[in-house]
Amino acid sequence: MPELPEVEVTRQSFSDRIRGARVTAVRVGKPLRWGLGCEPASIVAQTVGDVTRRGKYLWLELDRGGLLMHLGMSGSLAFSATTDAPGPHDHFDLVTANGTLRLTDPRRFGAVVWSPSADSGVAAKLLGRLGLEPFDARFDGAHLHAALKRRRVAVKTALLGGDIVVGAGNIYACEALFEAGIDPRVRSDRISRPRAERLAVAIRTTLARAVQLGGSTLRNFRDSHGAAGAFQAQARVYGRAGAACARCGGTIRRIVQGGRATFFCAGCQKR
DNA sequence: AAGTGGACCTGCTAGC
DNA sequence: TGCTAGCAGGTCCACT
Repeated sequence: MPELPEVEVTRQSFSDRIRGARVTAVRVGKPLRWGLGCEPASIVAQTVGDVTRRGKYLWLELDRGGLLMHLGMSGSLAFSATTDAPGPHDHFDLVTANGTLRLTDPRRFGAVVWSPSADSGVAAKLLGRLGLEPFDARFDGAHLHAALKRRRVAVKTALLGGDIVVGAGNIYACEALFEAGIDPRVRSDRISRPRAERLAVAIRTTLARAVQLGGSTLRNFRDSHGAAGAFQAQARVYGRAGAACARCGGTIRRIVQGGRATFFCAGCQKR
Protein backbone atom coordinates (compact mmCIF):
# COMPACT_ATOMS: atom_id res chain seq x y z
CA MET A 1 0.00 0.00 0.00
CA PRO A 2 2.07 2.76 1.26
CA GLU A 3 4.64 4.29 -0.98
CA LEU A 4 6.83 7.23 -0.02
CA PRO A 5 4.01 9.82 0.03
CA GLU A 6 1.80 7.76 2.30
CA VAL A 7 4.67 7.04 4.66
CA GLU A 8 5.70 10.70 4.72
CA VAL A 9 2.14 11.91 5.28
CA THR A 10 1.85 9.43 8.13
CA ARG A 11 5.14 10.60 9.64
CA GLN A 12 4.14 14.25 9.49
CA SER A 13 0.80 13.51 11.08
CA PHE A 14 2.20 12.20 14.36
CA SER A 15 5.89 13.02 14.76
CA ASP A 16 5.31 16.33 16.57
CA ARG A 17 2.77 14.83 18.92
CA ILE A 18 4.82 11.81 19.94
CA ARG A 19 8.18 13.58 20.29
CA GLY A 20 9.28 13.81 23.90
CA ALA A 21 6.67 11.34 25.14
CA ARG A 22 7.59 8.66 27.62
CA VAL A 23 6.69 5.08 26.66
CA THR A 24 4.40 3.54 29.25
CA ALA A 25 3.55 0.21 27.63
CA VAL A 26 4.19 -1.87 24.52
CA ARG A 27 1.77 -4.44 23.13
CA VAL A 28 2.71 -6.93 20.46
CA GLY A 29 0.01 -8.77 18.49
CA LYS A 30 0.36 -11.41 15.80
CA PRO A 31 3.78 -11.86 14.21
CA LEU A 32 4.72 -9.35 11.53
CA ARG A 33 7.31 -9.79 8.83
CA TRP A 34 10.14 -9.78 11.36
CA GLY A 35 10.11 -10.11 15.11
CA LEU A 36 10.56 -7.05 17.30
CA GLY A 37 14.09 -8.12 18.17
CA CYS A 38 13.93 -7.10 21.82
CA GLU A 39 11.86 -7.57 24.93
CA PRO A 40 8.83 -5.27 24.63
CA ALA A 41 9.30 -4.35 28.29
CA SER A 42 12.79 -3.01 27.55
CA ILE A 43 11.23 -0.17 25.56
CA VAL A 44 9.06 0.99 28.44
CA ALA A 45 10.21 4.13 30.27
CA GLN A 46 12.26 5.33 27.30
CA THR A 47 11.46 8.68 25.70
CA VAL A 48 10.55 9.05 22.04
CA GLY A 49 12.73 11.38 19.98
CA ASP A 50 12.44 12.36 16.33
CA VAL A 51 10.54 10.28 13.80
CA THR A 52 12.37 10.30 10.47
CA ARG A 53 11.78 8.61 7.15
CA ARG A 54 14.15 6.73 4.86
CA GLY A 55 12.49 5.41 1.72
CA LYS A 56 9.32 3.71 2.91
CA TYR A 57 10.73 3.06 6.38
CA LEU A 58 10.16 5.15 9.47
CA TRP A 59 12.78 5.40 12.20
CA LEU A 60 11.41 6.21 15.64
CA GLU A 61 14.22 7.33 17.89
CA LEU A 62 14.31 6.16 21.52
CA ASP A 63 16.78 6.87 24.32
CA ARG A 64 18.58 3.64 23.65
CA GLY A 65 18.21 2.62 20.03
CA GLY A 66 14.97 2.98 18.13
CA LEU A 67 12.23 1.28 16.18
CA LEU A 68 12.34 0.77 12.43
CA MET A 69 8.82 0.55 11.08
CA HIS A 70 7.53 -0.52 7.67
CA LEU A 71 3.91 -0.55 6.55
CA GLY A 72 4.27 -3.35 4.01
CA MET A 73 1.36 -3.60 1.59
CA SER A 74 -1.56 -3.02 3.91
CA GLY A 75 -0.24 -1.30 7.00
CA SER A 76 -1.21 2.01 8.53
CA LEU A 77 -0.31 3.85 11.72
CA ALA A 78 -2.77 5.68 13.90
CA PHE A 79 -1.90 7.94 16.80
CA SER A 80 -4.70 8.58 19.27
CA ALA A 81 -5.16 9.89 22.76
CA THR A 82 -6.94 6.75 23.88
CA THR A 83 -5.91 3.10 23.70
CA ASP A 84 -8.90 1.23 22.38
CA ALA A 85 -9.21 -2.54 22.61
CA PRO A 86 -7.10 -3.94 19.76
CA GLY A 87 -8.90 -5.26 16.70
CA PRO A 88 -7.88 -8.46 14.89
CA HIS A 89 -5.39 -6.59 12.68
CA ASP A 90 -3.83 -4.34 15.31
CA HIS A 91 -0.41 -5.89 15.80
CA PHE A 92 1.65 -3.31 17.61
CA ASP A 93 0.91 -0.59 20.17
CA LEU A 94 3.41 1.92 21.50
CA VAL A 95 1.58 3.45 24.43
CA THR A 96 3.03 6.80 25.50
CA ALA A 97 2.12 9.62 27.83
CA ASN A 98 0.93 11.62 24.79
CA GLY A 99 -1.09 8.90 23.11
CA THR A 100 -0.89 5.49 21.50
CA LEU A 101 0.81 4.75 18.21
CA ARG A 102 -0.89 1.70 16.72
CA LEU A 103 0.08 -0.36 13.67
CA THR A 104 -2.85 -1.94 11.87
CA ASP A 105 -1.83 -4.35 9.13
CA PRO A 106 -4.19 -7.05 7.80
CA ARG A 107 -1.65 -8.76 5.57
CA ARG A 108 1.20 -8.46 8.07
CA PHE A 109 3.91 -7.73 5.49
CA GLY A 110 4.80 -4.75 7.62
CA ALA A 111 7.24 -4.74 10.52
CA VAL A 112 8.40 -3.05 13.69
CA VAL A 113 11.97 -3.90 14.52
CA TRP A 114 14.21 -2.67 17.29
CA SER A 115 17.73 -1.62 16.32
CA PRO A 116 20.56 -0.11 18.38
CA SER A 117 20.72 2.80 15.92
CA ALA A 118 19.59 3.73 12.42
CA ASP A 119 23.00 2.95 11.01
CA SER A 120 23.87 -0.23 12.84
CA GLY A 121 22.23 -3.57 13.48
CA VAL A 122 19.07 -4.57 11.63
CA ALA A 123 18.33 -1.02 10.52
CA ALA A 124 21.71 -0.72 8.79
CA LYS A 125 21.15 -4.01 7.02
CA LEU A 126 17.70 -3.02 5.76
CA LEU A 127 18.43 0.63 4.97
CA GLY A 128 21.91 -0.01 3.64
CA ARG A 129 20.77 -1.24 0.27
CA LEU A 130 18.49 1.70 -0.43
CA GLY A 131 19.16 4.17 -3.22
CA LEU A 132 18.96 7.96 -3.01
CA GLU A 133 16.01 9.87 -1.64
CA PRO A 134 14.11 11.44 -4.55
CA PHE A 135 14.34 14.89 -2.91
CA ASP A 136 18.08 14.57 -2.30
CA ALA A 137 19.96 17.15 -4.38
CA ARG A 138 22.24 14.37 -5.57
CA PHE A 139 19.32 12.64 -7.27
CA ASP A 140 19.29 14.20 -10.72
CA GLY A 141 19.27 13.21 -14.37
CA ALA A 142 22.97 12.42 -14.41
CA HIS A 143 22.74 10.13 -11.42
CA LEU A 144 19.63 8.36 -12.69
CA HIS A 145 21.10 7.97 -16.16
CA ALA A 146 24.32 6.44 -14.84
CA ALA A 147 22.44 4.07 -12.53
CA LEU A 148 20.04 2.93 -15.25
CA LYS A 149 23.00 2.24 -17.54
CA ARG A 150 24.23 -0.40 -15.13
CA ARG A 151 21.03 -2.45 -15.34
CA ARG A 152 19.36 -4.39 -18.14
CA VAL A 153 15.86 -4.73 -16.76
CA ALA A 154 12.80 -2.84 -17.90
CA VAL A 155 13.01 0.76 -16.67
CA LYS A 156 9.87 0.30 -14.57
CA THR A 157 11.35 -2.74 -12.84
CA ALA A 158 14.54 -0.76 -12.18
CA LEU A 159 12.55 2.01 -10.47
CA LEU A 160 10.69 -0.47 -8.27
CA GLY A 161 13.95 -2.02 -7.12
CA GLY A 162 14.57 0.83 -4.70
CA ASP A 163 18.34 0.59 -5.03
CA ILE A 164 18.58 3.51 -7.47
CA VAL A 165 15.97 5.82 -6.01
CA VAL A 166 13.60 5.03 -3.15
CA GLY A 167 9.96 5.80 -2.68
CA ALA A 168 8.33 5.23 -6.04
CA GLY A 169 6.29 2.06 -5.67
CA ASN A 170 3.90 0.62 -8.18
CA ILE A 171 1.52 3.57 -8.39
CA TYR A 172 4.06 6.36 -8.56
CA ALA A 173 6.49 4.47 -10.81
CA CYS A 174 3.66 4.10 -13.34
CA GLU A 175 2.62 7.74 -12.96
CA ALA A 176 6.17 9.10 -13.22
CA LEU A 177 6.84 7.11 -16.39
CA PHE A 178 3.65 8.52 -17.86
CA GLU A 179 4.68 12.06 -16.94
CA ALA A 180 8.07 11.48 -18.54
CA GLY A 181 6.53 9.96 -21.67
CA ILE A 182 8.58 6.76 -21.36
CA ASP A 183 7.30 3.27 -22.19
CA PRO A 184 7.74 1.18 -19.01
CA ARG A 185 9.09 -1.74 -21.09
CA VAL A 186 12.17 0.12 -22.34
CA ARG A 187 15.37 -1.49 -21.09
CA SER A 188 16.91 0.72 -18.44
CA ASP A 189 20.32 0.88 -20.14
CA ARG A 190 18.69 2.25 -23.30
CA ILE A 191 17.27 5.34 -21.61
CA SER A 192 18.98 8.41 -23.05
CA ARG A 193 20.41 11.15 -20.88
CA PRO A 194 17.64 13.66 -21.75
CA ARG A 195 14.97 11.09 -20.98
CA ALA A 196 16.66 10.24 -17.67
CA GLU A 197 16.59 13.95 -16.94
CA ARG A 198 12.85 14.11 -17.58
CA LEU A 199 12.25 10.93 -15.58
CA ALA A 200 14.14 12.25 -12.55
CA VAL A 201 12.05 15.41 -12.63
CA ALA A 202 8.85 13.37 -13.06
CA ILE A 203 9.67 11.13 -10.10
CA ARG A 204 10.32 14.13 -7.87
CA THR A 205 7.28 16.12 -8.93
CA THR A 206 4.92 13.14 -8.84
CA LEU A 207 5.98 12.18 -5.32
CA ALA A 208 5.96 15.78 -4.09
CA ARG A 209 2.48 16.37 -5.44
CA ALA A 210 1.23 13.16 -3.82
CA VAL A 211 2.64 14.25 -0.46
CA GLN A 212 0.84 17.59 -0.85
CA LEU A 213 -2.41 15.82 -1.61
CA GLY A 214 -2.09 13.59 1.44
CA GLY A 215 -1.12 10.47 -0.49
CA SER A 216 -3.30 7.96 -2.28
CA THR A 217 -6.23 6.26 -0.65
CA LEU A 218 -6.69 2.99 -2.46
CA ARG A 219 -8.59 0.57 -0.31
CA ASN A 220 -8.35 2.26 3.06
CA PHE A 221 -5.18 4.21 3.59
CA ARG A 222 -5.46 6.89 6.25
CA ASP A 223 -2.85 9.07 7.89
CA SER A 224 -2.47 8.80 11.64
CA HIS A 225 -5.39 11.23 12.15
CA GLY A 226 -7.59 9.01 9.99
CA ALA A 227 -7.65 11.44 7.06
CA ALA A 228 -7.90 10.04 3.54
CA GLY A 229 -5.58 11.03 0.69
CA ALA A 230 -6.63 12.56 -2.61
CA PHE A 231 -3.89 11.64 -5.07
CA GLN A 232 -5.55 8.58 -6.56
CA ALA A 233 -8.24 10.77 -8.09
CA GLN A 234 -5.45 12.35 -10.12
CA ALA A 235 -3.83 9.15 -11.32
CA ARG A 236 -3.41 9.31 -15.08
CA VAL A 237 -2.72 5.63 -15.68
CA TYR A 238 -2.63 3.58 -12.47
CA GLY A 239 -5.71 1.43 -12.11
CA ARG A 240 -7.25 2.84 -15.30
CA ALA A 241 -6.89 -0.10 -17.70
CA GLY A 242 -9.35 0.23 -20.57
CA ALA A 243 -10.12 3.86 -19.83
CA ALA A 244 -9.27 6.73 -22.16
CA CYS A 245 -5.98 8.57 -21.71
CA ALA A 246 -6.75 12.14 -20.62
CA ARG A 247 -3.88 13.44 -22.74
CA CYS A 248 -4.25 11.65 -26.09
CA GLY A 249 -7.55 9.79 -25.89
CA GLY A 250 -5.88 6.42 -26.44
CA THR A 251 -6.67 3.42 -24.28
CA ILE A 252 -4.72 2.80 -21.08
CA ARG A 253 -3.19 -0.68 -21.09
CA ARG A 254 -2.36 -3.07 -18.29
CA ILE A 255 0.59 -5.46 -18.58
CA VAL A 256 2.54 -7.50 -16.03
CA GLN A 257 6.23 -6.86 -15.33
CA GLY A 258 8.12 -8.79 -12.71
CA GLY A 259 4.84 -10.09 -11.38
CA ARG A 260 3.45 -6.58 -10.86
CA ALA A 261 0.76 -4.79 -12.82
CA THR A 262 1.98 -1.91 -14.98
CA PHE A 263 -0.37 0.68 -16.44
CA PHE A 264 0.61 2.92 -19.33
CA CYS A 265 -0.56 4.75 -22.43
CA ALA A 266 1.13 3.48 -25.58
CA GLY A 267 0.19 6.73 -27.32
CA CYS A 268 1.93 9.01 -24.85
CA GLN A 269 4.74 6.74 -23.67
CA LYS A 270 7.36 5.96 -26.29
CA ARG A 271 9.93 3.21 -26.72
C1' DA B 1 26.73 -10.49 -10.55
C1' DA B 2 22.38 -9.64 -12.20
C1' DG B 3 17.82 -11.24 -13.30
C1' DT B 4 13.68 -14.01 -12.17
C1' DG B 5 10.18 -16.12 -9.47
C1' DG B 6 8.39 -17.56 -5.10
C1' DA B 7 7.33 -16.51 -0.55
C1' DC B 8 5.00 -14.10 3.14
C1' DC B 9 -0.85 -13.20 4.60
C1' DT B 10 -5.56 -11.52 4.45
C1' DG B 11 -9.47 -9.14 2.32
C1' DC B 12 -12.10 -7.60 -1.37
C1' DT B 13 -14.32 -7.93 -5.92
C1' DA B 14 -15.82 -9.75 -10.18
C1' DG B 15 -17.78 -13.48 -12.29
C1' DC B 16 -20.21 -17.72 -12.54
C1' DT C 1 -27.12 -15.50 -2.46
C1' DG C 2 -22.86 -18.14 -2.35
C1' DC C 3 -18.50 -19.88 -3.83
C1' DT C 4 -14.03 -19.24 -6.19
C1' DA C 5 -10.35 -17.31 -8.64
C1' DG C 6 -7.75 -13.49 -9.10
C1' DC C 7 -5.85 -9.38 -7.52
C1' DA C 8 -3.79 -5.87 -4.21
C1' DG C 9 0.27 -0.07 -2.55
C1' DG C 10 6.40 -4.29 -0.71
C1' DT C 11 10.65 -6.52 -0.64
C1' DC C 12 13.53 -10.32 0.95
C1' DC C 13 15.54 -14.58 -0.37
C1' DA C 14 16.80 -18.64 -3.06
C1' DC C 15 17.87 -20.08 -7.34
C1' DT C 16 19.70 -19.80 -12.26
